[in-house]
Amino acid sequence: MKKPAVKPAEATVVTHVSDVTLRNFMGYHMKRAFNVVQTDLVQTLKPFDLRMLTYTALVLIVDNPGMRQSQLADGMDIERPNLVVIIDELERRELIIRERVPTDRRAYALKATLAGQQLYEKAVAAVTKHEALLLDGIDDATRATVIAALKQIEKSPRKG
Amino acid sequence: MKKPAVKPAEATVVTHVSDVTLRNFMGYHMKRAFNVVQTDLVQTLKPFDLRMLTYTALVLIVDNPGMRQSQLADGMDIERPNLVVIIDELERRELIIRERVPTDRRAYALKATLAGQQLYEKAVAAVTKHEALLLDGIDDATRATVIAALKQIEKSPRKG
DNA sequence: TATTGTTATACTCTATAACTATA
DNA sequence: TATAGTTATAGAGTATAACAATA
Repeated sequence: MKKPAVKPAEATVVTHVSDVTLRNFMGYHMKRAFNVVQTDLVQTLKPFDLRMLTYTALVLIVDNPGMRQSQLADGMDIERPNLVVIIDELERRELIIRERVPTDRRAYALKATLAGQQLYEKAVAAVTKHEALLLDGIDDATRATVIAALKQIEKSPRKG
Repeated sequence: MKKPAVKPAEATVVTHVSDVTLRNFMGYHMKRAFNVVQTDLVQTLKPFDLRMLTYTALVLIVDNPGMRQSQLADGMDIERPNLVVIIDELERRELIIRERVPTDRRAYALKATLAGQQLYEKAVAAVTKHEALLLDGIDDATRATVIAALKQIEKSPRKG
């Protein structure tokens, strides 16, 4: 990809920003698109006082009652230390409980409280609705293709 | 999406983590996939002492000699204040220069140095190669579909 | 020895308000 | 007044090392 030498010292005026080199760079588009989704999600979850991470944790715990923190960290694709404050927050708000596992006293079984399950219902409905708006204009087949591709990238050998 | 009540107090053992509620949640998959791409990119760019942000800035400056910082921030989809340290770093390493614009002495025209252009060539080649590995197994049509979808999400009304 | 959860810590990215110098 | 770039700052996400309790 040859670049012409920088023009002589007259005033160069850029009227339109070219992203030709980045145009096929998946990481670039993923970052930009994710920023949009993330910003929208923050707004959507604000009424429930949840962030993407606390929302994801709550959903996984409701769907998997009794799961361990290490399993949850794995499922959320974050490091164990970073999960602790998330669980702390959900527990403090009495949305989940940490229950000692009798058969392995190192571990906690995570379970949602009734309040946690109720918040889950409302938050999931809101997120589903908002995401539908965000993806409006992208047909179902395309969405499925995109999700399948993203899942494949997730599972890339470099990952783990 | 009804959930059965939490099971009685016997030890619940989770052997497989269900993400059924998150399965069609685009944000979830975008985050996970982006994390993989981002981690890979960090490694790819390490030999050049670049991060995703410094790489993106360098590429856009080489492609758009003379562009302003505000244009670059726009193109990178970040806030102007956050761009300053990025430009500082690239300038300190003599990969780009800030050139005062005679016709508007508030603004800088950003230009890559020869060293900047040379680093650009090498880094772009490395990123292209690495991304090809990461996307191996995803055919060209699917890639185009994914990028088109991501670009559409980028342009979502909530964004700009 | 290895694993679960934890603490402490550091780095990066993101977002906002307020300043300066120019226009 | 408004704009380009800047400073300061705060919040959030991510990553690693090291520890106590338990297996």
